Amino acid sequence: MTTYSPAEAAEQSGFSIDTLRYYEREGILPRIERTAGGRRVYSDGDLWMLGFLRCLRDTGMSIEQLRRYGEMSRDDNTMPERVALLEEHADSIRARITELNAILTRVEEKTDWYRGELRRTSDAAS
Amino acid sequence: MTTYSPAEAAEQSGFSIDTLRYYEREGILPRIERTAGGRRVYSDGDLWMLGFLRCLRDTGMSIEQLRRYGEMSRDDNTMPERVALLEEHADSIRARITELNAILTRVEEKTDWYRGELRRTSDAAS
DNA sequence: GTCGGAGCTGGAGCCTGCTCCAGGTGAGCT
DNA sequence: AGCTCACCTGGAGCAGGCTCCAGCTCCGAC
Repeated sequence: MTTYSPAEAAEQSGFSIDTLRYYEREGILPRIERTAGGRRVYSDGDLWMLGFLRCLRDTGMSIEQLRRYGEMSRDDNTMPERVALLEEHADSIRARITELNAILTRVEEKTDWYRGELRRTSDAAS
Repeated sequence: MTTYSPAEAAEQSGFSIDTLRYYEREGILPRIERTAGGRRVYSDGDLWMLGFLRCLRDTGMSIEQLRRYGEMSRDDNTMPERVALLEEHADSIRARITELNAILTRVEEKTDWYRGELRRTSDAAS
């Protein structure tokens, strides 16, 4: 079972070392294993969790919710709650995609309108 | 031509009154017309702009970029730049949608996995 | 004419989510 | 033994984007 230094964990997860420590302090991550000398040693499981947390974070889940999810992940009896939380989050992602598509259309329309204006004014000039 | 009080402009645009003032100070909005007594009077054009700014803001455009867009909007010669800015922004929206879809799939997979686990454990218990 | 509510200004404050020290320790090389 | 360098802790600081406040003014209704 592979292990990872803080630098490797940061590299692979895309979080900074400081952020990893911050997440641990906040209870988003469990207490990470340490060497005899006190250095953190991340496991494959930790890296997996980090990968998933990154997905959640990148889709706008707040630190507070991340903390709830992290805490629940340490208790096997909370799977139904975790499912509920993830479903709610999936809904919010879907809603966001819908919203982005609507706005994208509007931005494209505006851009087209600008282009029309530009054509008009250059035609008038010629 | 209809005009709007600050409260109405806020209501219709979805920005707070404080935010409207802040945007004006930042140069995102033009200097808004005033009554003799110094109160702001928003025009239809202002409301239109606000609606579009809301789209840009809601799709993650920074205040700094909003300011650039706002400034350009006061100079007719900047249409090509505005088109460029909006196209770049449209690209970022498209990229974001792609990213969200990918993550959504992953979240759904995870949820399905949890559900599988839950079924397994409840089966084992029975 | 006075009362109450909406608005004005300039500036301070706040929340989120990191990010950056200072001062000290563990560990592999030479 | 001595270097170097990644890491440790606790706590301060920061950037973005508002949000709130004090103290004052305007103005429509009564």
